Amino acid sequence: MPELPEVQTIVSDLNKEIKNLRIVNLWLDLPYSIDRKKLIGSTILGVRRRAKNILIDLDNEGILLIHLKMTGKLIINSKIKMQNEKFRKHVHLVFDLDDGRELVFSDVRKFGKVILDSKKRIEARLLGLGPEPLSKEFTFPVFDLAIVNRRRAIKLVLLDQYVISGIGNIYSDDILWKARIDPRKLACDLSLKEKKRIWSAISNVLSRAIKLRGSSISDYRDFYGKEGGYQKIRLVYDRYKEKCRRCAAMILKIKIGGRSSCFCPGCQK
DNA sequence: AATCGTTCCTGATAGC
DNA sequence: TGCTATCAGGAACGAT
Repeated sequence: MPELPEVQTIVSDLNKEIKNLRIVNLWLDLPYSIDRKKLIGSTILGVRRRAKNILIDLDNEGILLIHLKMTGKLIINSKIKMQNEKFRKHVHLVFDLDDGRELVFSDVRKFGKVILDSKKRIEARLLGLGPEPLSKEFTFPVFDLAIVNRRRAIKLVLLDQYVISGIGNIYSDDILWKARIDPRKLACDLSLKEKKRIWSAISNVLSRAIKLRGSSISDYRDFYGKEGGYQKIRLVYDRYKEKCRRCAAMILKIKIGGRSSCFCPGCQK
């Protein structure tokens, strides 16, 4: 499930690989909101990330917004990949580029979103999103203000893109383990010290994950089809019934607001 | 205004 | 072995 580190990895590689290329054709088999006439012939100026959205800036004042949701993948075409029947089955979009390669979007569960719209309208859609946790603007007071008085489990607050952007289920679990906080604890009940621990765990965990090119726990793959490395060193996510890396208690899995949540009952208070 | 539950979809796997 | 039920997940949406 692509979260900030996975999306950032893909965006960095897209910038290396497809910048300044022209889109010369489009194939799709799901009703994505893309006007062919506006897309074909446009040139890619660059690729950015906002929250978990991939934004491809085009030279015609348009932006292609791609949200991978759970199983969306963006892959640069390789003949080997496309000959693989299992992979081809879930390909729903193919952008032909003017260097002869193809930018391929596949999505097993079909939750992914791909929209072409004007710069103005795409940016308007993204307006309410919370601050970027790895930006300079994400100081402790900014974080504190975003979560203060919220009568919700801190786990759910961290997952809310309109509070802080980019964190999903894997990294919210790991952040709270690192900060030694029970995920069920209400945000409004956290002490200043606890909030500071969470704030510093956010940048620590996310930047470590970016260095390792994300987590391939279920089916995330990068732009080249390769796995990330964070899953090997993950702190608590999906370690249900295993021993805590810190206190050796058994990791529990519970539901919080419909989300599965792994934590250590021994050292997360 | 903030929070909660439901929904979309498919493949993997747990349980019988 | 083979079937069915459950689970996984982000975020839009409607209800409270």
